[in-house]
Amino acid sequence: MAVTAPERAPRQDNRRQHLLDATAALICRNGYHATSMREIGRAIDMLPGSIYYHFPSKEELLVAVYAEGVRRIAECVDAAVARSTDPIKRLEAACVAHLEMLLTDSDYAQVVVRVLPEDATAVSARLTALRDDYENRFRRLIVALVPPGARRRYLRLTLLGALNSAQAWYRSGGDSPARIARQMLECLREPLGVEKR
Amino acid sequence: MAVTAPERAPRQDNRRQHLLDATAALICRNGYHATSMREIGRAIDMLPGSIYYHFPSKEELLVAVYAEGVRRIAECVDAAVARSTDPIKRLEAACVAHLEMLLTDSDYAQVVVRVLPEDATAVSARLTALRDDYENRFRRLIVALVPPGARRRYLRLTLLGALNSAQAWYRSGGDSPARIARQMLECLREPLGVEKR
Amino acid sequence: MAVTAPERAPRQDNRRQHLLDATAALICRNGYHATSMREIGRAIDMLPGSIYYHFPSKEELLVAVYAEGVRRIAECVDAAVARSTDPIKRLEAACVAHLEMLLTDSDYAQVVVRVLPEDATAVSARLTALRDDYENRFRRLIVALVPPGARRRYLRLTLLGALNSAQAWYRSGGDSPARIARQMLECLREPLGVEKR
Amino acid sequence: MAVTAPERAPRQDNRRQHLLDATAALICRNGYHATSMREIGRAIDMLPGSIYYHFPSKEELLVAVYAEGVRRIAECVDAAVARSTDPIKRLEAACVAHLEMLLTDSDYAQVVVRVLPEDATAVSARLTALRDDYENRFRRLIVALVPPGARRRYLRLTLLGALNSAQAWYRSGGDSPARIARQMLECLREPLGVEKR
DNA sequence: AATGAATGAGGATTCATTCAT
DNA sequence: TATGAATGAATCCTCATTCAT
Repeated sequence: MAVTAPERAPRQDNRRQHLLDATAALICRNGYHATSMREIGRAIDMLPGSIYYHFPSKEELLVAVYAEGVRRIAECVDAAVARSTDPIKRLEAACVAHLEMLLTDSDYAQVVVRVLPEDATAVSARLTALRDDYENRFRRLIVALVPPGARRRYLRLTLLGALNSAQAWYRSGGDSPARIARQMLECLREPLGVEKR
Repeated sequence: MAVTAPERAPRQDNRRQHLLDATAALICRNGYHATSMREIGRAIDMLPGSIYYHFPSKEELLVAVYAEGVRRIAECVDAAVARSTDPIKRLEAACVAHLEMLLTDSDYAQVVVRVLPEDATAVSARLTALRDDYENRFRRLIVALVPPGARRRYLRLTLLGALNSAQAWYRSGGDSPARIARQMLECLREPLGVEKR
Repeated sequence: MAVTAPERAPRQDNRRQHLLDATAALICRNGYHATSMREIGRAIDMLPGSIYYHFPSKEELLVAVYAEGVRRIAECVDAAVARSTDPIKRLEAACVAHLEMLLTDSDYAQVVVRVLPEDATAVSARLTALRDDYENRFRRLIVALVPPGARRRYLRLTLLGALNSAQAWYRSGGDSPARIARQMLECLREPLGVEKR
Repeated sequence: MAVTAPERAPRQDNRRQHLLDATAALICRNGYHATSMREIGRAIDMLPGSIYYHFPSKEELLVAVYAEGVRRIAECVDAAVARSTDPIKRLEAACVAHLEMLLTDSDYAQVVVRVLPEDATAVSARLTALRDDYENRFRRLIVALVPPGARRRYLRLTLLGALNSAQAWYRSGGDSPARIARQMLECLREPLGVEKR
């Protein structure tokens, strides 16, 4: 942590932050293609042309949101994981944090799962890289838990695929994200080498 | 095989089928919003306006493709399931058939997984109903295998979430869809109550 | 009245009549440009292309409806006029008949007033001729009533303009068409040379 | 005259005014439905899409033209009326001004009479309100002239109906708008309570 | 007497983007 | 740090019409 608090973000960053927030909200709700620059502008009372002062294209705006999404969910997962040294508790904490961000805490995180890199051809490689970077956390958490073998890969894919799919059917009022995460993990406890509780 | 092939398929059905095929191919590759009527028309040398002779709107065209996708994948899964009476074999067959359709055999099936019902507001309820109808097969297969309890629901969601997620990362040349399906199922064998092979 | 009932109209005429009726209804409600061939077809369960068996173009269809409109309103006005020999009674009868057709009795008649000849460039001259032919009745009725002079022309134009304008504001439930016609005529009674009743 | 002509009229107002002028001209000549955004754009060398920078829809564009039409004809009529205190002279001045605007001076005014509010469903109430507001002037002029009674209403409707109908048959070269207006008013002079001149 | 299938132009409108100010 | 004004292409869709069957 910095000893001296940095000077307050200049007004610009405020607008930029607004812009990113609105974009995240709209894309997470409607998807990338169904979100227009006009709509984003309208959401923050900025003319569509003005957005181009901040970002050179819609695709770059998406990259910024996507990167921020990865940053936020990663930060949250990292913090959760750090609270324990038990590999299984660490994985569980990761899953819970992941799903909480995905389902209730962060439009940004939701964008990361909802948008397919191919939705924005010109920047798809960068989106893929960002996502891979994030998902490597789960690779490492599983490596720490499961002995070598082909199974590791499928455990990760199954786990992440299952968790992310919750975005499509989750409705608030039912099971909490944390419970969903734990239930799904429970489904995989045996190959993960975890004793039944 | 018929001795005499009448071969007088009405021109209409041909064009309509072409139209559906092209739509399935484009939507499965690019998504609903990124696929335009122009593009669909271009793919089959039909003017965009002419498409409206066959379907009253882009959304209805999507419904037709989606319904055909459900029909095809369901038919294939049903046939696979019918070949056995052992509940676990039946589930495995379903997963394999599901993933083969999804990853290599059918643009139509891929549309069912790729398109979110909310992508087409006016018909989203119908898309949801179609999808639910299909997924009920898995509900029943799991019911036949797992004793009552909350776990059933999460097993189904985990399984389908995991399988469907393969669409995002599958590349031909790696593991086959059948192997992927079996590996994922294997990850869940314990809660499914299956003996290790 | 015919002594022998004529044989029933052949099926064709039935359809043709339906077509004209539907066209009259739609054009009188929505205007010529806002009425499409599709809509007309839909109203009588006939494909738009099939309309072209009966009429070579939308404009010719309009001419047919317009001519029928003139025929009907003229017939009705003529019959009303014939019932009296008193010039003022004859004019009054004409106005009442005109307005009853225009406001409540006939979609066809309404088309004659609602459609401007220039709405259908290719046939505008014919529409104008048809309308002039009809309006000449009023010319003659006024000639029979008012001594020569420029006034005759303006009396006719004022009278017809006033009567026809009722189409824009008439609502059933208020004054009857007959009363409206008589009231308007009353406004002109002095220059028409009529003694106050 | 100003010594220094700044002449820096903002480009915006020019274009917007052009747009309104062209729209008024086209709609007054061809009607609302027969006038396309393309055509309007072509008339002022503006792309059809660019029109939407100024107005959010064709219907709103119509409202703007219609409102300006009411404004102009009302202004003109008000000025004419203000020149006298004699009720009959005031009404005559109103009729003359009305018809001059309608027949020769203003495309905008012509739109007000030519377009039916129902032509633009979404805004028809606003068009009706605008027109009513204008026509109330005639109501008041007649109230000042004629003693109470049902006749007032029909006098107004007859007068306005007659005047407006001139739009359909007026051709330059014949009687002037002013003469037409006076002749029509003359037709109503007795019930208006005016002594024969 | 009509249909099925299409055409090609045009309908209103929205898109991401640009650029002088 | 934006805005005002526009562009040009594209959006979905509808138009009147055609014509083989």
